Amino acid sequence: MTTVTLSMLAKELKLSISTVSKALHDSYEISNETKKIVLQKAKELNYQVNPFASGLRKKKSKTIAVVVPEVANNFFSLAINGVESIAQAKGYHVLIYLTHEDLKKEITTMSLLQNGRVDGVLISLSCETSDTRHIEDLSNKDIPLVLFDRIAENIHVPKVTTDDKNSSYSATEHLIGQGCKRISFLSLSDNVSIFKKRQEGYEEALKKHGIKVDASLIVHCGADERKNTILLKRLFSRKNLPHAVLSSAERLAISCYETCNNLMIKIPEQVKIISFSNLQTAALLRPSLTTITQPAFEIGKTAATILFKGIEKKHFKLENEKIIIPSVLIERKSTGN
Amino acid sequence: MTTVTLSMLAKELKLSISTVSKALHDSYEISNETKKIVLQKAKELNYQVNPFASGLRKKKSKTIAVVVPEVANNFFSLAINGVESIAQAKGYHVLIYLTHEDLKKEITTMSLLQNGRVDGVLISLSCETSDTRHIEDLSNKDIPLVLFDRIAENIHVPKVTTDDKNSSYSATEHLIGQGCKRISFLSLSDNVSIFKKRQEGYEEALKKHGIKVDASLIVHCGADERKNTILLKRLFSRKNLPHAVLSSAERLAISCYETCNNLMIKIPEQVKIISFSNLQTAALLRPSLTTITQPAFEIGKTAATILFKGIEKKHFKLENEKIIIPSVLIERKSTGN
DNA sequence: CTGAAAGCGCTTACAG
DNA sequence: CTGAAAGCGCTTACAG
Repeated sequence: MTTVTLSMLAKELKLSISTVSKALHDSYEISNETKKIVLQKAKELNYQVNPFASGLRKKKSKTIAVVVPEVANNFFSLAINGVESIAQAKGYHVLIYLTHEDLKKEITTMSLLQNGRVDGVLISLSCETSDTRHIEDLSNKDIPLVLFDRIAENIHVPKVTTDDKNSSYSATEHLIGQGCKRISFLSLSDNVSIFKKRQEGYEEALKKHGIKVDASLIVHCGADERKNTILLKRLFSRKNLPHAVLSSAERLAISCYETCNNLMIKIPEQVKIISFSNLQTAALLRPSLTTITQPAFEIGKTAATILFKGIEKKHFKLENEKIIIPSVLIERKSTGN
Repeated sequence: MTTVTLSMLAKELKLSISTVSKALHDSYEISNETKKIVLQKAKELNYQVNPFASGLRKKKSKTIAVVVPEVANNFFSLAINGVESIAQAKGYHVLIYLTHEDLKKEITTMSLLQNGRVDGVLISLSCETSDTRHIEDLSNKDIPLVLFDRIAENIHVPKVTTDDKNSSYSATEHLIGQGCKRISFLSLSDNVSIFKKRQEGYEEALKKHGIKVDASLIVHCGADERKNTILLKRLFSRKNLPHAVLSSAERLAISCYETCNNLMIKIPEQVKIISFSNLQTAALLRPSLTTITQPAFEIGKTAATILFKGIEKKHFKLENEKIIIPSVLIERKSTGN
């Protein structure tokens, strides 16, 4: 099988390569008649432009990268969906990179993307990421970059996120309203902005209601599921159980359910649980899970839309703007009385 | 910001472009000393090979495509995870395309991939796909292609799937063992092999146990969630409720739970439910969901491994082999007594 | 309106 | 061991 090239097409048509190329691009320089026969022949031979040749020549890849910590996660799958919907509409291709919450992989990936493979990058940081030089290096290379969800405040690029502090504040108030005082906060990271914001919202709500922040109720989980399980087991084995848990990550909420089930702790009677989550089955769990549901698809879509602004207007430096799309608190039985 | 090219590197080093290129590729033609200084300079200037230039020259993209119906689905996210793990290890990049169960998008995507953008393709068919010429066209272009999970038997490429017929047979027997006779089978598609296989297994188990196949208990759902809901509502509003439902797709099981909840139908007392599913929360649902859990990650990994065999050995035509990785039936309360 | 030619940044067969 | 040169398949400024 031979792939058909411009020169083959030109030979068949007894035209020059340049004429054929221009005709295919609907250039004003070419007569309508020529365009017609070129287009027809191209279709007949199923000509497809070689993306490497045109990419090299035009210094455009027509490709963006999405870098996320994991894909087996409802938030990120929905966000990828949002990104893909925009990319597909724009005729762009989407490369996906998983960091598995591993800073090293994130750094490697960023360096892979420096050489023109992509026209832009969307990234949600790993929970290990505190030093963000590898991100800045990339954005300094004139490659448009947009941070979404797991952002870092100090990087001067556009950011799309949800109202983490606010919704965490509301979630905490909701728990307080249900009579909880000893509220445990589960974090995935100290570095990444959204987890900090969520913790801030939690602490502010406590203070507002005259509850002292108890450091022993703030549990720092991480990428390692086994370690998390041990931490949660310890939390739920205390004599003085927390009244409630505010989980800043979906999978930690699932682990809480599992641990409580194992330890025969009743939700919501003994412990109430609320979580940031995009779980499709939140309403079907035993008990149904009260969630702060993030606009995952919208975040992905918006981040991609901004990225394309940066890609399409060359030399248009994306501003250090921050777009916040609110989350929704959905009360269910895991925080009921 | 200027990207550093081979020629810049060569000029800095006062060497020829060819020497520098060979040195970077650790060619036996180059002295160790030269290699050392080239490597050092390359590192210093942060030289990265331009993938479009080398891709054009070598006719290799170092990229594979994964084409799936959706990503917000546990099976596909896990499978993508598996694919990515292999691709990352091989130094390949992964393009992702979502067909959203839409045949037209699948066809468009296949034609996008014909022009050398990728070295190989992994695809799981949309539930609308019955005519598979667009798939065959691609594989006829000498682009290695592997089908996974949602396969079609007639295409002569490697296929990786699970033991759909067997596990559906076992699932049906399990339901029969629980005293069910009127068992409803929920399908997503008539065309795609796995759904046919699952239906076959279901019908064979019924026959084996002397139960007549009742066409009114076989419900053909599709991509449209709203239509599915209507179909399920109708199913569960019958005077003579089915004793059980065997769902061939995870999201149909979720819809069943939702519909039953709305109609105040008790699972498993009034209807038992079993589903092909990779839901992380299956054990936490009310009631916990009996599943046929597919080896999603393994399927992705295996499909990618076979694909790379085809990519690495040029002119090695991948065989029309079929690899079957078994699923596991996990009994939970949704099929209990 | 059409075409010849340069060049994008590499790799590699070949010469020396 | 090093380098000059061809060429991968395009696009585009320029000439006519």
